[in-house]
Amino acid sequence: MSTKRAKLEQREKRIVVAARSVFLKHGFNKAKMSQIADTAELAEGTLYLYYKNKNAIVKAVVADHWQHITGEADRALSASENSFEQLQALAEYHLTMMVKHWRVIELGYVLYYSHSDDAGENSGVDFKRTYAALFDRLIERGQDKGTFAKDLSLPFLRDLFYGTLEYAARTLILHNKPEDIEVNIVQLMNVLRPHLSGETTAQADTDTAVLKRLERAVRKLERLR
Amino acid sequence: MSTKRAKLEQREKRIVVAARSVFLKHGFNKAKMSQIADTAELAEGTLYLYYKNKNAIVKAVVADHWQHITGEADRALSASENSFEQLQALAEYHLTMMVKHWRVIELGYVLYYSHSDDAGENSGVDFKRTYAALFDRLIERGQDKGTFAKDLSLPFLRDLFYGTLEYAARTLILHNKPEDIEVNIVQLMNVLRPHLSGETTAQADTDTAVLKRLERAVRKLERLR
DNA sequence: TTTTCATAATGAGTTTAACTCATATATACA
DNA sequence: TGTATATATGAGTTAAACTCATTATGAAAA
Repeated sequence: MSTKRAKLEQREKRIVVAARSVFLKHGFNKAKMSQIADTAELAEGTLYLYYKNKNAIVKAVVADHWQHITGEADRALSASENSFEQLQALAEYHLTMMVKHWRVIELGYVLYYSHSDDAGENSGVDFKRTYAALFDRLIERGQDKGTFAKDLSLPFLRDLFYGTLEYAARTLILHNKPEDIEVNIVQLMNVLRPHLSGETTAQADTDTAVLKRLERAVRKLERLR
Repeated sequence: MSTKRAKLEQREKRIVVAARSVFLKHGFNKAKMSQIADTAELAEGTLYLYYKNKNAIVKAVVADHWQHITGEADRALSASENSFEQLQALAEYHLTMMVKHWRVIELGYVLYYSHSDDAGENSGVDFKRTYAALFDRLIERGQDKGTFAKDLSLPFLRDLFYGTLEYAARTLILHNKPEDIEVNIVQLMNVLRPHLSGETTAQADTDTAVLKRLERAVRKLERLR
């Protein structure tokens, strides 16, 4: 029994591996089912015994990638206990990964934007969920430890974090400057640091406090003359 | 002669209008050339006299949208002279537009991720260029006026700005909460403000140093009476 | 007004590639 | 070894983008 199931899973895996190489080489639209079949050394019809259609195959390829990536990112985090350092490590890992595996990320978007009604169960972005959850957990831990402010909006921060990094990845790829990854990370952290530690409002408070205190003192001095 | 050219342009326009409605209703993949032809009241073959292929038609639809959008955004900016207010207005306009016209934005991505070699001249993201340039100009003006710090990285800021807003738009659409647009804008501005005006950690340090020094001086004066 | 010519429109026909299904082969089990 | 069940095959079907030989249109010449 275990042999049978193992055999099936092995063949599924083989299709996914073949599909990835073909998709990466040609992109979704130009990748032909016949090529995938050839690469996997199977007949074209056999593919349809394992996956409903072409979309289902990319979905498997992309899901596989995000799952792998989640494991790696999790390990990258455990290198430090400090929440800021963890955040920086996640940002660094994420941006590096995006630049390196951009073609796979793209496949995910093709899937997402194809609006295939067959999608049914999951719409094709679910893999990202567990991955994105790493960020949420990190922030919440930081809040529990008192490193991060309590009044942060998690959804907004998540959008800021991943949105910025994705656009940064696109820019880096467009200008072919993978060496600028570090620069981007430093800047992102500079933007986030004061916000996360709640300095902004606190800072504004001290500013007005300084001003009021100064005004009082000056008025007193003027009266004394 | 002007009549002839006008007639051709009018027909191009008619195709684009028909195509937009069909694409918006069904999405790129499920939109059929035959439907577009029907809607435009033309034969299918006629479409190909005006546009090379399906991709060329979406490209026209998307280009049309970004051009329109650029005009509107520019007008939204001219309401204020203050750089921070202009930035906020742009963010607000952009996010509102993204949420409202998400389907058109999506069409742009389908085009972008299709990797059609026929793309030739422009890769399909060029429309965005002039639009994104509004942001660059705004920042540079702010720097000239001394409102914004000089040592900002424009590419990074641009990625942060548009990346965050796009992800925020996705989140708003996903949870169907268009009323949260304002909340997102306020938060983005809170993050950007200190960074743009150059209030780095060093700044915060000097602030508290000033406060302490001032407190000492004032106490001394008060003791003197 | 009629003829001519160039330009534009048409839709039946071609092509391509995803997907199906009747048939063939392998595998497990008695 | 024989039979039943599961798995694999690839020729055949289908759908939709795109082509092209034919037809319509409309402006200028006769």
